[in-house]
Amino acid sequence: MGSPVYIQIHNDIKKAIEAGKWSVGDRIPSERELAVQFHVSRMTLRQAIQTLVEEGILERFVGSGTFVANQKVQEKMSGVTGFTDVMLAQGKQPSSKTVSYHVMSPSLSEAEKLQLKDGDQVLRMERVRYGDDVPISFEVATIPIEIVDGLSKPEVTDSLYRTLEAKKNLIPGHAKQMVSASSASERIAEYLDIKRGDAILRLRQISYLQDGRPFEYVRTQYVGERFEFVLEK
Amino acid sequence: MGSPVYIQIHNDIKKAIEAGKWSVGDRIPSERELAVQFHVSRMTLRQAIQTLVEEGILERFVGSGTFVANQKVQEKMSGVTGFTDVMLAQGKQPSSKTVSYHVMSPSLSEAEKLQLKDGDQVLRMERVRYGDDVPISFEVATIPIEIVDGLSKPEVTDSLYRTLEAKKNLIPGHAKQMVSASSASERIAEYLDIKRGDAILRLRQISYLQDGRPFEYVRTQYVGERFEFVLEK
DNA sequence: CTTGCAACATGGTCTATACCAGTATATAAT
DNA sequence: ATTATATACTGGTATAGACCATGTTGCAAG
Repeated sequence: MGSPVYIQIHNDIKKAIEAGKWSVGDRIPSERELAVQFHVSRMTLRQAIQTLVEEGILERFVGSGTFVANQKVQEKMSGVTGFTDVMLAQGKQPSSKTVSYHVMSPSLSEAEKLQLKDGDQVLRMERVRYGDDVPISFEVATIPIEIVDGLSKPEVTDSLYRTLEAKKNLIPGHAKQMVSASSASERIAEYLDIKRGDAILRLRQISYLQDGRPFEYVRTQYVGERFEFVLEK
Repeated sequence: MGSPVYIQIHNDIKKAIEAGKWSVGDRIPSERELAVQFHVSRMTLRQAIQTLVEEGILERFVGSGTFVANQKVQEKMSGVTGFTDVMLAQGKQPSSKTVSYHVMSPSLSEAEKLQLKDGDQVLRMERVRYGDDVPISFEVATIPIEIVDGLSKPEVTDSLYRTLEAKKNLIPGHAKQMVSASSASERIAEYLDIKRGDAILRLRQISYLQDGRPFEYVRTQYVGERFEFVLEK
């Protein structure tokens, strides 16, 4: 009802893709064409596309066009980050849903954290993690594209650390974590089945290889009421 | 050189903040004003602001303005250090107010965490901690009475760790920490100068001596917006 | 056939303007 | 002094155009 036009267009395009109007890899009409179809200005339509790009549903390439990106859901998750172990130790069944999974240009923040050069691409994936089917956390993981080059999607989502060591001889060294607390945004609240403003435990982690190169930047938002972080030092 | 104008403005504003032109909490000029100052359109300037918001450097509020976001106090949890050292390392003036300080019988939870025998007494103190006179945390510390036996109140409240080592040759070994997030209660909100329901980072820590005996149980509630843990592992 | 190049299409950036929905503040009424 | 109310200001959204660098494509020259 009161939502902005570009959100409505966002939803329209999303539904059209889900309905099979365009398949993975297809090029959708140009921004100028779509702007005419939806009776909006090109800038407004770009905002709609932008949100879909951020969700990983679309990919944009200058000069070529906008394409439907690889998406869809996954099962199970890696145990290396500790999530699975933590859940199992508490007698809970861990699971996860991959919300998005695609290659894109990094944000300024990501480029800085991962020490990327201009033009470097990254793989960004968003996941919701569950314990006994109750949403526990929402995480955004960003990995330089050359790290996961040649790996399949299951290899990346299910057991990244094991695969990196086995296939590329890349061994994780240290990690830097930043923990803070904040409130849930509307979008995150929906994913985690909580109310907007509810307490969120935020964890940002930069993982480095043994040679000191950063290879993963993960931002996790845990439901405050359902999660506790235990450290021994 | 080749970077877009809004990236250049992004960097200009970032540097200005780092140079102290605006401090945390300050309102920066409105988008319309800045657009004039930088000789760009408001839409272009908005893109620059947008990137800074995504980095967490700025916050926007409709009707109010754009503000320099709270750069959180970072606690490096590499060693068992006290609040004072952490604040000094961040260049902030630490201070604290002791709300209560009593010898009493422990709660069940405290007795369990501190492995107390029946009838053992504890010293329990509640403190509000400040950095540059801004409330950072509210903490409840519980210590077995025999640990602090013979120590003066300032020795306990001001520099417990140093005093224990100097006077009793008790050296902290490891610690177990549990981190979670919740919302501020009415009472805590008042102490910390925030609103009820605001995000709280909860830390429960059990500190052990080198011989394995627990000697301190601390429950701390940090203001989510003003505090961040940093872990290196 | 291949090569080189020009024309075109595409997303990226930018302008100048407009209106809206919240917020803050000064002002008027009580 | 307190409470409404009007007004100015803020960021959020939207428009209609423009130019750019890059990618694609078709056509001409070899």
